[in-house]
Amino acid sequence: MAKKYWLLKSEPSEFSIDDLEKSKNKTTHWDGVRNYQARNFMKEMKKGDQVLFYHSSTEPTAVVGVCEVVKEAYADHTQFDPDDKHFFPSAKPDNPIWFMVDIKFVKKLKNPVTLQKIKANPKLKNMKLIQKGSRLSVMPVEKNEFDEILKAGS
DNA sequence: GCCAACGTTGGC
DNA sequence: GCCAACGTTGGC
Repeated sequence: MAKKYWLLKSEPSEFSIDDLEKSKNKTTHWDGVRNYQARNFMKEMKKGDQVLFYHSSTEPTAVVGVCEVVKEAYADHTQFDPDDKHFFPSAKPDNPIWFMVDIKFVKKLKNPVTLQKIKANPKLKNMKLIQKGSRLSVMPVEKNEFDEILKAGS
């Protein structure tokens, strides 16, 4: 099975690439996804897949680093926790609705690739990230796009 | 802070 | 199953 490529969005005020690097084993579980399409993509993520880490709602918005899938989709425990803001009452432990994966820090890009630069690069014009109205927090990326981002960020 | 673009919810 | 109302995302 060929390696796949993905992009994960996060607001750095919530969880940044630096937070990931500082996490235990430089690894975290990606909880809180509550969008079905994003969830379905997450379920397709395989161990070893490479992931672009994108900072949203900040200045500047940009791809800031790379991480890697180290654990494939499993039940997101926050859906069962009434005290968690991601609590989802209709989800039951024997029938989870939401899932998460574990990702591990790989590297930070020397130069973050800003949304502005992505939009300006003809080779990246098909990225889901810049398609009109795209709000997905988990999305697939083509290999050539992944390589192009890394090149632009080196 | 604004608001366009979406997704979800719930009455009918 | 339709669709209005509402909530959220995220760039600007």
